Amino acid sequence: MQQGNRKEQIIRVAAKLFKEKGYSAVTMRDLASALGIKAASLYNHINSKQDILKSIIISIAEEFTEGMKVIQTSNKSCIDKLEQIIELHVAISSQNIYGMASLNNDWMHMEEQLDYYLKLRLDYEDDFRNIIIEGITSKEIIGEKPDVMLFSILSTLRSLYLWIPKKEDLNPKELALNLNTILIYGINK
Amino acid sequence: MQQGNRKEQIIRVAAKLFKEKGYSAVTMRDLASALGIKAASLYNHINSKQDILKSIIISIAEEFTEGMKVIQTSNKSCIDKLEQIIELHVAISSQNIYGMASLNNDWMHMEEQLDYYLKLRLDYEDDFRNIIIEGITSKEIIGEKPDVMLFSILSTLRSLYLWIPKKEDLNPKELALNLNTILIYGINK
DNA sequence: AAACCAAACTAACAGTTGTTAGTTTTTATT
DNA sequence: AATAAAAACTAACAACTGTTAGTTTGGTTT
Repeated sequence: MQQGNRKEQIIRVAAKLFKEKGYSAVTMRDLASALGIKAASLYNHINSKQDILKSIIISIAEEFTEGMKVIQTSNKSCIDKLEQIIELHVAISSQNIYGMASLNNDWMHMEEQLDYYLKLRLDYEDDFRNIIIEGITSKEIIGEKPDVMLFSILSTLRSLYLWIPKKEDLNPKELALNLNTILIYGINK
Repeated sequence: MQQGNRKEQIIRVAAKLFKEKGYSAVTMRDLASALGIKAASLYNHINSKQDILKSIIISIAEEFTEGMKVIQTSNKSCIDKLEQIIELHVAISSQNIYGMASLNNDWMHMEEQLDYYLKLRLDYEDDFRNIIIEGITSKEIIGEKPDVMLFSILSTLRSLYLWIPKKEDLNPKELALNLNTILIYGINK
């Protein structure tokens, strides 16, 4: 056990498998054999397959929620807040590549905690949208389509987990800076 | 049968279910009951579950490939080519909301045709990247990170299927125009 | 009326699923 | 060395999986 207890290790390996095949296609026997044990042994550490998924998704979703609250209450310009949001996504995605896949693709397989997750996500999007609207109102930002802006920026940020692994020598700070330039200032000369 | 034959109807309904739960979580009994028949009856029309997935994904992937070839060989500026790519994604995504979900999330469950799909996708990304690089070279586009630009724009375009359904009164032409403004020119004042 | 055929059905298969119960082995503590 | 606790094991379960075989239904053509 390199770090953390066995339960955390199981969740980490599960997240990796979930990213490769999706939650439904990963069996408890797959997970066990990736850990070098039998499926039944998993249940000494975890309650259920669903519980693993819940742990992965909820912990990341709450990280985003907490990050957004800090950004929201900071007295910065809207452009600066957007930059902070980009940094938040880069930071969380870099440190949780596998978990981000479940967050994006497997959330619908949670059962008890589904409503809670959906509320966190909706609130996050609302906070994000309000920052954009505020920026338009104060004329920091141009354009009259906050929803399209939100969709565009958030789509890019939510896909980070797919691209970060391909760039091995990646400096998160630098990536955040590059993304900030492209997302805020565009690519036109 | 409202339109098309039964096989096409089965594939259409399957795509819808795949979008909601993912390929692996949809059983042939789920699909059958969505069509008001028994699972065994499906096999009068289709060969296998995997074959349904293949039909959904390959047809859309080939649409993108063909669209890219047309754009590539047109004698337009790079900025205009990018605009055409955006229009291509909006058009295909609007007309195939459910299939786009499988294309994005379930491609790894294809078996025989997986390599073919991966080649189409890689070629598409290469063509896209070359258009961006060409634009940088000819100084139509600013910025020295074509990969980050490609990632950012393509992430947005690949997520369209998630957002289009939320906007009922959506004019594809208008959406393409808005996206073009935001993706090319950014949001900064 | 007879024959035909597409498309539904029932029944079943062999394999896989998440999970439990009970047992043995390993590790840590006294 | 003895004991307690943690973590592995085997065996099995009931339900579900994609799919096949063989049969029945209902509409269309001869």
